[in-house]
Amino acid sequence: MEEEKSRESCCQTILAIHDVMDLLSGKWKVSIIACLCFNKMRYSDLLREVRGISGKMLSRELKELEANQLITRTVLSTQPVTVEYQITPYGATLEQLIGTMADWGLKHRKRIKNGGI
Amino acid sequence: MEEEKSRESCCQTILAIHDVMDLLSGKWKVSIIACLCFNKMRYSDLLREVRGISGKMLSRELKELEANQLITRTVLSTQPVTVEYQITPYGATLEQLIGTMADWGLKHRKRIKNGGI
DNA sequence: CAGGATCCGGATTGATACTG
DNA sequence: CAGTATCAATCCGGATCCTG
Repeated sequence: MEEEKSRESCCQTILAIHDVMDLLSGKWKVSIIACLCFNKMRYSDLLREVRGISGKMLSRELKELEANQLITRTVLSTQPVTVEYQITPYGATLEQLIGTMADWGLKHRKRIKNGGI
Repeated sequence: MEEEKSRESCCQTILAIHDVMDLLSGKWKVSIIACLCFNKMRYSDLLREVRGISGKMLSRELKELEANQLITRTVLSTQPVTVEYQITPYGATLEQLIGTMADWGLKHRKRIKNGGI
């Protein structure tokens, strides 16, 4: 019975995790969201902040994030046009997850520096 | 100054996140770890639990996880041989992260069911 | 400035068959 | 049972050029 409950919950967990991984799949999505959690940003800002990303990948991943309602895209009628990306309230609910990730990552970096022990 | 601090911390965050994503990259790694957080398991167990994964991918990702010291691999001298995978104490420190992920994923699933609003 | 279109090589992944 | 080998399909991501 206890055994069964554990197995049940394991399945659910795996499905849920798979959803998250699908949503955040791609080399850059989490970094982009993390960036936008700090501030709304323009395309060129992101291109600079998310080091290593190419223009093509940035637009592509932004588009997917927008489709999943995690960010919004606003065209500003400046000359020339600028586009501002902003995290949605829904996207902001990822902040805790990303924070946990960053924490673990920072500890992991230290561990690596200490010889991976 | 406040601005600068924020920018600084943003950079660090992104690097740390990138580390985590690298470590957990691949469609299945997080699911595998989540599984092993519940219980130690044999290869065939994992093949069943992590739905959709192929044998090739399972061995490959297990190998990488082992290389990163997140899990251990133990060959049992049964007939025929069985292999048991188990999470390491270090791997277990990912449990909170994975828990957060699973929580978010479950909420996301509900949201999707409700029409994605 | 923001991003679409195209091309292309390389990496990922799946299916299937095979091994100790 | 726990993998490995091989082939084929697909995806990823960079470079370059082009548009409004």
